[in-house]
Amino acid sequence: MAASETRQSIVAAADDLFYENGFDHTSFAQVAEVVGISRGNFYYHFKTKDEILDAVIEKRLEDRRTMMSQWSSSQETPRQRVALFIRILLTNEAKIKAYGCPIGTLFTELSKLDHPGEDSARRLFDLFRIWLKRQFELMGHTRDADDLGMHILARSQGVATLANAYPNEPFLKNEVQQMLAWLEALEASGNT
Amino acid sequence: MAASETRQSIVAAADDLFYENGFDHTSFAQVAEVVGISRGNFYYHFKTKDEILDAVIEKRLEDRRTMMSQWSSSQETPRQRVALFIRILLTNEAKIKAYGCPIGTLFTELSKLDHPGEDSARRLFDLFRIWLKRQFELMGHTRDADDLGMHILARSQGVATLANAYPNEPFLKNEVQQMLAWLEALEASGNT
DNA sequence: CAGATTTTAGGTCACTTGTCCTATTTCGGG
DNA sequence: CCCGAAATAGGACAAGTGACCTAAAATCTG
Repeated sequence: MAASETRQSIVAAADDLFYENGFDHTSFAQVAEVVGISRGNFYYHFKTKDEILDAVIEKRLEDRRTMMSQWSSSQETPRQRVALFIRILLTNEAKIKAYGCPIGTLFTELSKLDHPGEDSARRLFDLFRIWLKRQFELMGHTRDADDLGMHILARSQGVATLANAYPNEPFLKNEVQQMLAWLEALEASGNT
Repeated sequence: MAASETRQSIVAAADDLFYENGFDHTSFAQVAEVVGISRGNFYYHFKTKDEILDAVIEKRLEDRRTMMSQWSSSQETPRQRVALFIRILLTNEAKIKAYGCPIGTLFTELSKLDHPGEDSARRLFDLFRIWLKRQFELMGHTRDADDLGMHILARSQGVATLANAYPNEPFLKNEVQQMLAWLEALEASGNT
């Protein structure tokens, strides 16, 4: 198989395993087994574990970038786009209840490990933060656009964490509704 | 030294290390070194790593219980007590910015590790959840007391996560103010 | 088809981990 | 003071880890 394809398979498998079991707790052997290659071959594609982490973060950045592009083309108003962001919680409900937020949990882990990849992981937050800020600016909230973005980002994080702790409750759906209501009320009070 | 004192020292050191570096990433050797005892002695007090985890969670539960008792005796109204809960974020601002929420990050990690201690860790959430529910009931929000408790719990979690990601910003203080304002507005709309 | 390059497999290495054992030291009660 | 129990120290062990190496296989190129 071409090297790039194998590489993609590895990154995809590592992405899942890092999400489901954590970065530190995922071993070379596990990833190799999922991909169906030997540990030796693994080293041909990635020399260190940190290299895989970088590749996984890069993939996650790219995936989110394309997702946001689709949002931009499918939805007319910035409010509708922010609503799409909020609704990720519903779109990925099952996985979030099982493993939490892929961005938040990764950052939290790397932060605790004092891992150099912490900065790259923060860029995942930045991606949404800046995008959200832009949407709120377009909604007329130029002054506090960043605060609003951070606010909704934080709410999403908290909902993901507690939905992970209490998966068998309507909590997630309730909170999404509240966030959408908050967004609508915000629209009405726009033009700052 | 008496066994119980050494045991306490071990649990206290493990509590800190689990918080700062994570449970999985903290080794017997590290804890022993902090406490100043040998690895062999360690095994005399705790036979497995899971036993230490249980003891740490038990200690955290106990610490929070006493904290909430003090809140109950120092503050008259339930609203003031909930305000104290919200203000933990400010009280522990430095540690939260450095390591996140000790309860949330522990649960998240154990969840990812598929560790049996996940259930015990959830009881830490339960402790606050039930206490908050009671306060909202006392405020007259009998019908949606649990939802309100979960809401403020989730907000706190989200704020802690993002404060950890962006420690050099006024974000945490801003959000605490917003949560307190939310609480005050809620009081006005009470008597459900 | 033949040779060179890419890709893969499997084994080795040093290190760390949790667990466990045994010998020694410390300490409290008779 | 002395002895038995409590507490400690230090090492041993198997298992798993990331990292690394070399030889074989697969693939591509001329």
